[in-house]
Amino acid sequence: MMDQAAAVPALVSLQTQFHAESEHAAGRKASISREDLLAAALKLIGPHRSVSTLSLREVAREAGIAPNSFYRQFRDMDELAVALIDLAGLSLQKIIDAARLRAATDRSAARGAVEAFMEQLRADDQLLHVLLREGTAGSDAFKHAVERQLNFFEEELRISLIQINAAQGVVLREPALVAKAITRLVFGMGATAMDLPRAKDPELVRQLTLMVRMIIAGSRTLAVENGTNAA
Amino acid sequence: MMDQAAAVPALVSLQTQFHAESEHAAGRKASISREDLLAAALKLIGPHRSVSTLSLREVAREAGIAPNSFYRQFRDMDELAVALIDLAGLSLQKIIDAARLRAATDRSAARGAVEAFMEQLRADDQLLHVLLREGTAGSDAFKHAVERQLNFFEEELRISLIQINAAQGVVLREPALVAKAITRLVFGMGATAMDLPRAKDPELVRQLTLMVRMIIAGSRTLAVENGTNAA
DNA sequence: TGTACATCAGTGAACGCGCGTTCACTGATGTAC
DNA sequence: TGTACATCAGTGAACGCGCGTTCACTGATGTAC
Repeated sequence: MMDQAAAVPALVSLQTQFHAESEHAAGRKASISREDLLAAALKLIGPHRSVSTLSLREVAREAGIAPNSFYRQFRDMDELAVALIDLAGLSLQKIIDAARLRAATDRSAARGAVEAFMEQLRADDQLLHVLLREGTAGSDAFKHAVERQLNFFEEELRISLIQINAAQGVVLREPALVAKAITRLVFGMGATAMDLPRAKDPELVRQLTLMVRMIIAGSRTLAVENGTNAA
Repeated sequence: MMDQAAAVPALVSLQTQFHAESEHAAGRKASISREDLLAAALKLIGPHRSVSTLSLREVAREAGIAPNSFYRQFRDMDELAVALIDLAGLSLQKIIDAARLRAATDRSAARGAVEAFMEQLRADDQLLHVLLREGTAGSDAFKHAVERQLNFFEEELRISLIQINAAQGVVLREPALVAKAITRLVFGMGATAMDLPRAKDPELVRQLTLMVRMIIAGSRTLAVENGTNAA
């Protein structure tokens, strides 16, 4: 948990906030918490609703509070959206942890990672949906929050890629690029996969695993020509 | 133009609509056209605005017509959004045409295709933005329209991949999967690239080209083990 | 060619609604003595 | 322990606004004769 915190400043600040809040609550009981509002927003997000289409009043209604009580927790919906994205980072951390655990035992690290991803995608919390459902629209703060999470995932993936390849005696060229390609591909595929029936999950895992393997295998093949012949 | 029309039913129907309309207009002059409204909507789309956040009144205002005149052209904003997506298919067709043209002469088909993509991304018409800016939210009709365009692009890419590989004496395994991986990756990267300064375009082209090459190279390497060892 | 008529694209006014935000408030909770 | 007080999380009412949608209309255009 410590290296997780170290790796993701956003999560740290979020968790710190939560911690400070519960300490505060210990002395003063707050019947409305930020988490209540975040949970209410999550409940409202579905196949046809993204965070940016939620209204402040809708979220307040879902949370069972007066509209203006919302302001005790967040400046506006945009701030809630950013908090939600940061929270979704926890889901990414779970994927990473699960993938690393499986990489140690499974035959295929790629398949284990893809399965871990799909499991989070199908998790009850819907947290991953928040990251995938939105487009590239919204406030700068929101876009930066999304970008921060993607970069965090990429970085963790890059580290794992280097470790796995080193263990196999291979030096990976441009691991950052490989990590970025895999991340964007998996998230892009995941965005459309959200709306598919779960019956198709196995086929999706097969496809994604193969795609990820292609990228990794390709990065090894191209390693030599890369350095000099990129242009 | 004929095979383009044959490949994209959506575009055909759109073009047919336009054709029928201009014939009608020849006898009756319509001072407001669907194109005017589509153009107005495109003007309003920017870094912080996606189609789904536009209001009917905003579009009407931008087009210089009364709000209710909107209904003469579209049932609602959702129908306009679908028309806009179909229109964006023209941008995809341009990418495909340009990429095929370059593939015949350039050293690297991958690089040529990526450059063609970036040029459309930076084109004045902003058409490609419509496809990339949206998330996976919106009405079913809208999501299906987006999916239709992505599938069209994948299919064209698949055909080109087979041709290019055949010319090099290689048989590509799972070309549909390769096409899908490249499509989702490029569109995912493009979605974040939209907001980057153009100065970074060359670096982005380099990265994307390399990523695409990795996928293709990887697909050749993995071709043997695929068939039997997928699970 | 000229005139009377039908069509229908585009309009202006109006509606009810949900929105974000504000204000002064209330009443439960914790603190000081 | 008991009481008076300060704090402040949560409230109810109200605001002005932009929205989608409706209605009856108008006036330019094309057609019939």
